Amino acid sequence: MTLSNEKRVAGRRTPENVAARLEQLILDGVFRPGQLLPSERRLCERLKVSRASLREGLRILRSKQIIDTRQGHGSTVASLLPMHQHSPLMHLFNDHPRTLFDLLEVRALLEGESAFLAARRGTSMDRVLITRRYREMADYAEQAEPIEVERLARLDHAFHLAISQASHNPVLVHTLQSLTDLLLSSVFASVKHLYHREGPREMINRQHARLHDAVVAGDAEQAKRVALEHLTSISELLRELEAESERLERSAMRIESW
Amino acid sequence: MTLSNEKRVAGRRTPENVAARLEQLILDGVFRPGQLLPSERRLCERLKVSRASLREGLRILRSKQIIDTRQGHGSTVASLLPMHQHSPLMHLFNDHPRTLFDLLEVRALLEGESAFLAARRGTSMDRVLITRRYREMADYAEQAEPIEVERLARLDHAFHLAISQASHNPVLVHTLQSLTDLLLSSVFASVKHLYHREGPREMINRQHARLHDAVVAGDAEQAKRVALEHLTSISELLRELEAESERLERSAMRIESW
DNA sequence: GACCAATTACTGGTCTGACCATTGCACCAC
DNA sequence: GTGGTGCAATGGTCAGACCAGTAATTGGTC
Repeated sequence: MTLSNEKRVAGRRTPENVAARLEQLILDGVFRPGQLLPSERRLCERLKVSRASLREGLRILRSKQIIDTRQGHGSTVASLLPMHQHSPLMHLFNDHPRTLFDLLEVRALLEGESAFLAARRGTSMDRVLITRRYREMADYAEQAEPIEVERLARLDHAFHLAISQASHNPVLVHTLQSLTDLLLSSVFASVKHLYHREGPREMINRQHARLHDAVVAGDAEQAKRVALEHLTSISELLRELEAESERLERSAMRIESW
Repeated sequence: MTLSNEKRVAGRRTPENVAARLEQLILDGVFRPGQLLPSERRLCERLKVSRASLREGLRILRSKQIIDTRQGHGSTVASLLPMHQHSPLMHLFNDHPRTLFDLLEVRALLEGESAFLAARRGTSMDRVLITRRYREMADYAEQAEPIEVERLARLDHAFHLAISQASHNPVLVHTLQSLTDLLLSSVFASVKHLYHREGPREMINRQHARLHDAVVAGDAEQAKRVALEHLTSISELLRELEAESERLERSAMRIESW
């Protein structure tokens, strides 16, 4: 009795589970984009589920735009698979890594405006918060080794968030937030490398200091300029990193081809 | 028209239709937020549809986060009605209409950059497409009355989309797209009013013409300037509209209070 | 009266098997 | 070859049954 109570995922026969299993099969490449899925009746047998439940499961996938269904024809796997339904952009990063720099371009624009508005509209309370976040980050960065990269990244993010919030434009805050999430989820590994090296880290620290000073001093133009420089240099650093890893890959291939 | 629409809609017995009818009932206030819906069996009778179809309809509403369902309990109307679930920002518009202008502020920024990049990076093919979209829109706007506002809005959107695509930055295109969707879903009614009036429409037309010319001529700075002006004046027009409707509401309240 | 367990009458969740509507293809007459 | 025509497969809908949770009611116990 106690054993049979275990919820074995493969055994549960709920539409959500049906959708999850089919999605996994698609991700595993069993069903490929553009391909026609087996008929509903066949899927019923294969997944050991009634047609009603199966159909509700298919409806879930349809609402996620993972499949496309036509009466009398069947269900086909959508050609553009949204890896994360949160970001229909995600697939771009798989196809074209160049998109990363497009993202940084847009982010620089928003980050610049955010710093500009923060310097111009920020209240004294905003400034106090920004300074607090800055000190938390700077103190941690200056402490003795070893530095936990994850923690530093969180503090960094909190600092930039405080600035954007001081812009008093919720839409700007939200848009910036989504782009940052997207960035971190796609290239967190690269960002980690950035923090790991002494040179880039110090440059970033200096830029943060200047950004903080400009915003708190209320110098909007200067704040925007520094923010843009900041993003530009991050972009350049990532570009160098990319070139470097390509060199490594090529040499690895040379070794493998022996 | 309303009657024939209702009859046509009420006759079809598809899950999409079930969802649409229930959604309308909720919007009409027949079922209020927080309230428990009638049981599935009762809804079947009332909507003249099988339970299977009804359940698929409910699943649609559930995926849109319009209702919340618990086994053995029932389905309750969600307390925060997301008019469009696409954006977690939507609730802001209900609470603080000021957010609309924050949105326009961000959009102006992106639209400006988009025009700038389009003028700088656009290929000859891009320019042809932009001109084509512009002509479609302008031709329609100049034709004899009556103008279908919905159609004009679509052409307008297509024109701006073509420009953003010429920026060759997919992230920019996507971000701009989401913000535009958000804008249209929140204040489409207002935008309609904008198009309905002769004065604003002509101003918008002139700005579109200048924007088109600047982008096609490759004058990046000018393109950005015109795009910013464009968004600024739209913002001002909406602000006037808002003030006007407030005056109307106040006078309506005076009448009601008699 | 206050508390707690069992009962019961709901609710949504799933299953079955049937029929309807559309599609696409093989077949056939021209 | 071309254009119908029929058929088989597909998704879409239906009806009725049973399973599984929920919560109010009941009835007993202290």
